[in-house]
Amino acid sequence: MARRRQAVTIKHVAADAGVSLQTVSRVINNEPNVRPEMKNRVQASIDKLGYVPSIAAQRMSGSRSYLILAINDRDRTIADWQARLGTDWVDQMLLGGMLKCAELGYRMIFELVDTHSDHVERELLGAIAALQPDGIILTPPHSDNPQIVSLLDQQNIPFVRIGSKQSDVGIPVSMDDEGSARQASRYLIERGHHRIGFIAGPSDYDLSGWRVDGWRETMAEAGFDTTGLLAAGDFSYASGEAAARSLLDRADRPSAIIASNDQMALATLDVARSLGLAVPHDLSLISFDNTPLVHFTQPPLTAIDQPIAATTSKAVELIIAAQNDHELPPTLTIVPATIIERDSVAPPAAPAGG
Amino acid sequence: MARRRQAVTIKHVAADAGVSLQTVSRVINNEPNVRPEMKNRVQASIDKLGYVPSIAAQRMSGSRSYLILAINDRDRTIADWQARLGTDWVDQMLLGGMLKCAELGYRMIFELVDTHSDHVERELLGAIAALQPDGIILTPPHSDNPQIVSLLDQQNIPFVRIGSKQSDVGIPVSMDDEGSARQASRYLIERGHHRIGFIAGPSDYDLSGWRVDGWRETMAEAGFDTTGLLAAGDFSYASGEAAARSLLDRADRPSAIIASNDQMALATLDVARSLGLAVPHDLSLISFDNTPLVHFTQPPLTAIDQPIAATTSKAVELIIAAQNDHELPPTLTIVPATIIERDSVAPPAAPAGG
DNA sequence: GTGAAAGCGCTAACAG
DNA sequence: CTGTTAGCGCTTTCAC
Repeated sequence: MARRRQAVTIKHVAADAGVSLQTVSRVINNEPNVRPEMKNRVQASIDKLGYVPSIAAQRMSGSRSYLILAINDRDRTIADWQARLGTDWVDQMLLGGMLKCAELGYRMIFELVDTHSDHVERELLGAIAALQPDGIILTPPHSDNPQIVSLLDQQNIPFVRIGSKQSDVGIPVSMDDEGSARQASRYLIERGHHRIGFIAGPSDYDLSGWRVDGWRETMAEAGFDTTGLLAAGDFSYASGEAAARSLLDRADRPSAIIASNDQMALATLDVARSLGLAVPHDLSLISFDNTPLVHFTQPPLTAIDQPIAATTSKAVELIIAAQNDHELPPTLTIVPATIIERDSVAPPAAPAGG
Repeated sequence: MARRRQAVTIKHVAADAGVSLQTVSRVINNEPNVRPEMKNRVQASIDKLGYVPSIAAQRMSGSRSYLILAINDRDRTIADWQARLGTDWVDQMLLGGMLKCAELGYRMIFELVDTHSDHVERELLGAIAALQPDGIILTPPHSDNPQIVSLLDQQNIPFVRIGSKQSDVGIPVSMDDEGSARQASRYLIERGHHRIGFIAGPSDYDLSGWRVDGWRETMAEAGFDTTGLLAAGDFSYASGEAAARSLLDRADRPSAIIASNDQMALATLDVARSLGLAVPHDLSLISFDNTPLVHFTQPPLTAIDQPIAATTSKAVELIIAAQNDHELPPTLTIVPATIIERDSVAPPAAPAGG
């Protein structure tokens, strides 16, 4: 394979425009101190020759790499991909992240990093050394991994912590988990429910707790008791099954359940069916995430849509801003979530408080 | 933001090991002509310092970039991401491609390119100039786009054409569409069907034709007529609906249907239901792709599993081999597909030839 | 405002 | 077998 060199380099452009390399560089980087006339001349040559700067060379000379690294947990991501159950977290990240990157002249690179490994540090530093990204996007559970977070802080590289509220280091961006849980709870209360069960996610995700908080507070504000209405899962179908059973297999079962993700909602649906409970007539159900499966269940699920694409898009913006402003934004950014109405919610069969 | 430089460079390693840069470079690249003793000493320093070569610098010096670019059609990919219907083509590509890349010391970068745009050339050359990838993976319909293919050929950069059988330029890798269709047809014939309908994909995908061929030939070999049993869709639900209706809305309707993708199979399922036909009792159904939705339909669909991950993995291997051997493999690589049995196939209700 | 020089981290080509 | 030299394409000084 013949050695491939850059087809058209900054030199060619400079020669074509009859200016120095430096001037071309200034035009590329939109720097001041270039006369408009000169700028136009250079730009014309760039267009004519189809010149695109080499990221490698740009990075080499100590400037930016125009690369943003998005990192997911290796094991969970691969497990999701292999299960082929439609979890589209990665796709939504790419949707939001790649498009925003493209818009701003950057590129997004997606990588997997093992959280539990002894060599997180090795893996992460390796990726950074190899790629030299201008910024990094962390997702749960990495976002709150102290080892990862402090490592990145030392590297002095802008990074966003999606699903984190801690603003000690890095840029926290959260999807309003608490607000979403409140929204779901209120939605059910407005329709007459007062015994609303909640299936929580695993405690190693901070957002699990926030969602529980939102539900618990909303219930308290409405004056409803939550005793015996909380069950914990780990986001898996099996755990959702167990949780749903513990909630539904009793006399004073809830008339509605909020599940912290779609898999557990699906499990709840199946448990309800096995118990002879019709959804939504006998049991209303709201799920979190709004992954593809909500379209295919019977009935389709009313769900809180996790704005993953919007959040990743925002993360990219924040990183690039941080890079330019030489300073991190001060406060936590919260991306609002919405509830998507489908057919799994109805008023309770035996209205309460009667 | 302070200028970030490579924390530990080849210089540090060389100094630490007390050798020249070149020797370190040789060790990194696993080149011959290094005494084992020396190699160990250098490797020890590399490990001790946690050195990872900068791909930017590696690329700069005219060698490899250790980057492989996977390219998908922009419009269709974004549409799939936004629809959130569980199409996991991209995920499967990443699964197969990223893992194989990691294994071989490469990195995969995923990009979107617009097929229909007047500036395909611009976009593609831009990505190549910016990233300087060592190889490119094309997917349908790009794989057979003459403009793209000849462009890449001129660039003298190894590229795989997934879903293509043309071996004029580039490396063709196909998923055995014809064989899969044969397999599905035989599967149904063995269970007693002889009126087997086929819903084809759009003609701008070559694989649409291959699938039809596999079905038609298998039917012919078995001595069954295919007149009136072929309908064409475009992979969309709506087109599948129309195709299914044209097939089922007649007296001599087929007892089984093979749909060229899952969305059209789903549509067929719905049309059957609306016509009062039970699947699989009154109508057997086999779909192509095996995307997540096949788990969630009622009944779950028996499907041809498109080995996207395995194919992408193979594509990575072929590109790296082409790079090392300075030569392209001579023949078309075919990755076999398998049929996943679920609950949408049964013997025909009124056995044939009775 | 613009240009010339130096160097980023690495490898190719050549010496020894 | 190992070391030295000269760039890769670009940006950063620093002159003018």
